[in-house]
Amino acid sequence: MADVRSIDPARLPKHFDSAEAEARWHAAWDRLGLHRWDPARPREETFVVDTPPPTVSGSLHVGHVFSYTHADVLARQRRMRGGNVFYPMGWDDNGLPTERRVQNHYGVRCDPATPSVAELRLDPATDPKAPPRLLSRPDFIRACLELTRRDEEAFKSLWRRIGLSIDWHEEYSTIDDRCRHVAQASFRDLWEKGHVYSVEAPTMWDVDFQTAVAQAEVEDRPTRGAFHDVAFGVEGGDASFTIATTRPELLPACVGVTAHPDDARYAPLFGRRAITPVFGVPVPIFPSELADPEKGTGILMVCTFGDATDVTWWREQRLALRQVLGRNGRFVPVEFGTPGWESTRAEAANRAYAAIAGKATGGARQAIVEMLRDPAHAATGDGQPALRAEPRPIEHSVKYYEKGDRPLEFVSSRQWFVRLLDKKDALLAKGDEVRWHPDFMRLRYRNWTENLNSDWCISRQRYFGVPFPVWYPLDESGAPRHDHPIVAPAESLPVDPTTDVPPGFSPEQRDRPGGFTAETDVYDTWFTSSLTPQISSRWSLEPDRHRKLFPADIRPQSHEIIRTWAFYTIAKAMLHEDTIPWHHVIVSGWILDPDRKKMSKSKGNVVTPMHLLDEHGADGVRYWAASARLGMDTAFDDKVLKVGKRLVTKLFNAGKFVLGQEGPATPVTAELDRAFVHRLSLLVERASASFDGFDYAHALQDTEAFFWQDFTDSYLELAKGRARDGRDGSAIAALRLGLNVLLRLFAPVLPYITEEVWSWAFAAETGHESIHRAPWPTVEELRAVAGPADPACFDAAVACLGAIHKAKTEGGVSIGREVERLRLAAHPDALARVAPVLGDVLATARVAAHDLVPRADLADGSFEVVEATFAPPPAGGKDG
RNA sequence: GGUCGCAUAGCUCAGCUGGUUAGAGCGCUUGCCUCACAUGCAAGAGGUCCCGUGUUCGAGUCACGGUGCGACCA
Repeated sequence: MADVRSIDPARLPKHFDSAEAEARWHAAWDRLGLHRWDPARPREETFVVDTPPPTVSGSLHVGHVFSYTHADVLARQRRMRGGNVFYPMGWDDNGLPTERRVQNHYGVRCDPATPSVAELRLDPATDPKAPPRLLSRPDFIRACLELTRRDEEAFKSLWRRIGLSIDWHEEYSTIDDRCRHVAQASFRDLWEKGHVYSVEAPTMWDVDFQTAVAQAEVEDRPTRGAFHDVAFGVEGGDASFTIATTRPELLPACVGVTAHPDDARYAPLFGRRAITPVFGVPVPIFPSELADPEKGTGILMVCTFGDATDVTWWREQRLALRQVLGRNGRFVPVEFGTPGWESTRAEAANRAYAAIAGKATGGARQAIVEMLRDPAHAATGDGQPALRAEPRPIEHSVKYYEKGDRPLEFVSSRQWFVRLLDKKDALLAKGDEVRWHPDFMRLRYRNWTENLNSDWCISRQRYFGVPFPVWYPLDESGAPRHDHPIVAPAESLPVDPTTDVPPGFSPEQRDRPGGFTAETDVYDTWFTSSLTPQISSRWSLEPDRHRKLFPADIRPQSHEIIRTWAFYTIAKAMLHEDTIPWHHVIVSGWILDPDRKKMSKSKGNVVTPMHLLDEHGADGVRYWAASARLGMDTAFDDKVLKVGKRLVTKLFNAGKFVLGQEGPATPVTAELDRAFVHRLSLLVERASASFDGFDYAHALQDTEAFFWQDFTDSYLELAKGRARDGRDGSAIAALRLGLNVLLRLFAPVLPYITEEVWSWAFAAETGHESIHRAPWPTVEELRAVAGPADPACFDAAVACLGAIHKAKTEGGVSIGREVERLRLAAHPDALARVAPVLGDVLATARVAAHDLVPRADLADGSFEVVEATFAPPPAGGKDG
């Protein structure tokens, strides 16, 4: 019988060089086209990953490695199960983060009025304080494209280094033409179905970025403020009352006063008009359930616009609109005494307002408070100043744009919206059709959807983004007809309305009365990235392909973007095709620093991944990532990385030993070998079940424990002698089978070391050139080995060997020392159980002579060395 | 304020549908170069399973109420 293939361990390096192996296997995998999706295979065999497109302008950190590895482990396992894995990668490059990075990197600002430069050359900014260089819109966009391309390369090289099995033929960026096409087709579809509308309305506005933002991008931040008690007069009498406000600077924008209808203190005032101090403006006093009698003085002023409730009151009570804050967050010039700005003391009001015009909110607040301290500005006529007490500091929640530094303002402007508020129930139902892992994450989605309070604002007054495919006709006076937008025809997409011309018009008619004008806003980034499954499937472009790839199977992401990415993607799939975008959402936790604080650039506690890869190898880093269960936030711990690296080394060495044994290729017949294979099949069963539930972490944990304890520490030691000295075919075959199966179980997590060891012999032996295309182990394939007479003989052998080891350790001799005589005691049942494998145990322990003592008083399963005589240490030994 | 998650050895975590002396790895102590591996092997120390009440023959596990930490939503 021919010997099995083997390797010469002496020709292998002493240590596994991970960096060298990583580069080598990359090249091999590319050559084999290992990660290519096969469009010819049917949908049932396809496993579609809807990969998160990272924001490339952000910094690389271990959080990326963490969650992307989770998805990759699942993709690799599916590929081994025969799945035709579709695993694309996109880059989310458009939007504010990129603009901000370009602005800072080059020291530039976009100014649409600036002319373009013929040959633009930009160098990184050296002086952060220098005034920014102004760039035309096309030049600025070009700078954004250029820088994002470089950022994408940095991400891509990290992705490759950590071994993400992405099909790089399916790469996209959310600004490219195909994404523009899909995003604009999405808009068209929503337009035709009546799901989008544009309206001039108060919208949450960031005064620094000068753009509208959507509810999903808003966060509450605890902010220090102060209640200011301000006395108002009442028209036609000397009554007065005191409101409490945190925003006294909005006094000139006051349009009403309200208190709770049941509040007896203020009931007599309802229906009358209040007179504001300083500006002398008469405003209606009305009851409202929304006023909280417990808060402040229980009565408050309504302004244009202090917060979201002001907007509600403005709408419901049809109050006046007094927009004092401009888009840049500064007070715009207004004139009291003109229509809409009635005042009982217009002249004084205008003098007062002159002091705050042009100021930002902070400066204006100080100025107003000073005026309120002056009795001359009071509206009460009692000689007291309007400010009735010193401001009382409080801490309250204030809405900020998540990327912004100053509180959001409500500014009235024209914006496009996607109508969602009327579809909450349907959105909730769709969320329940999706399987969430872990399941409790569905509550995040529910919570968010139930609390949705505004339609989705999708227009941004920015530059680097996907444009709306929209123009407006201009009437004879040159005013745009916003109620009659021209939406680009489907066949013309993608379009840039600032350079393309709508059907029926000529280029000369741009911005001319009777002609047309472009919509210059761009989409909210999420409007495009909510289409990642459709971008990959090429919805609106290739219907056959779309059918094969949509809905996707899994959507990996982290939990803080459930309200944005997951929510919007579910909304889009529902609005376009009344379906869910994917069957499963796989939610990764966060990486926290060792003090359990979230890693963030501003805290300076971010761990960058490259040096980790150099130090522990990609497999070591992947091991760390795959050790964390889905949804669980994990403190960064380089101890786990070290454990991963050690596992890699152990696999290398175990592979070296097993494949270094030469012998005949015979079936597995020995009882111990069969018991081992049986045990292995239980592991395969468990690990496969874990993977079925996307629980890679438990699969890894079980496999690792088995590999280390059952395989290398126990079985390999017990079978070593027969394999090495006896060229025993059964032992060699079982060892090779064990290694073969364990390598495959580890392959999704540790792609490099498993491929390396696989290549030594199994690649040629099985015909699967790469382990990553080898079949995932099954219980069926292990049934080829006959089951053991008694599976429990394995545990008995381990316990028995353990007892002898213990005696050696306690005797202070090495494990390898020969035992001349051994008396071993155990329960008669245990002795019977160990009998068929006792030869292996005694050989491993190097026992020359022994006798057995049945003792019914010992617990079944435990072995005890009654007496042992150790041979003298071999000559030349260190302890001799 | 509402919702959710977490709380087990010094550290990081596993303990499934409740069942005998609660596990792993790291760290620590001791011993051992045994011809795959000292990035190793063996032995060992180390735990009021956050607190309280309840259900049960039996609770780390289930229920309720707290406490602490974190997140999400207001």
